[in-house]
Amino acid sequence: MGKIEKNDLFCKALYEIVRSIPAGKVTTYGEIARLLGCPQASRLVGHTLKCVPGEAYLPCHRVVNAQGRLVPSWDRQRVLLTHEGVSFLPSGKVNMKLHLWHYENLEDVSDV
DNA sequence: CAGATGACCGCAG
DNA sequence: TCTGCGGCCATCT
Repeated sequence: MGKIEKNDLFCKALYEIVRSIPAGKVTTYGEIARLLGCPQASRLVGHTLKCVPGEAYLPCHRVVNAQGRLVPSWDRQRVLLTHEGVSFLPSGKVNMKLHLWHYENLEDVSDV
């Protein structure tokens, strides 16, 4: 069960940010944690996403660690990212240089 | 309360 | 590149 309900603020902001991640893009736990105002809560982000139900429509598969490494014990993540057009390095890591996305106000998203 | 664990981060060898 | 160490926060035992 998600006992993180206590940090619903954390969850809520986390939901909003993760939900704002466009397809083909990825972000890191630390970056999200920083946006939440807790640059050290990187672990909490991962711990929270783990607890997030699939019905939340949260593209948590677009969230990777700062090294561009994918989540262990979750091979499906690579498939999902690949399906969205995310490219990987020969090392099995995500090409952060191309897909590293950072939260914006999205006021004028005139891209694509 | 103390110790161990984890979808982490950065640095050093 | 891989491994080890310390640090951060929350949860579990």
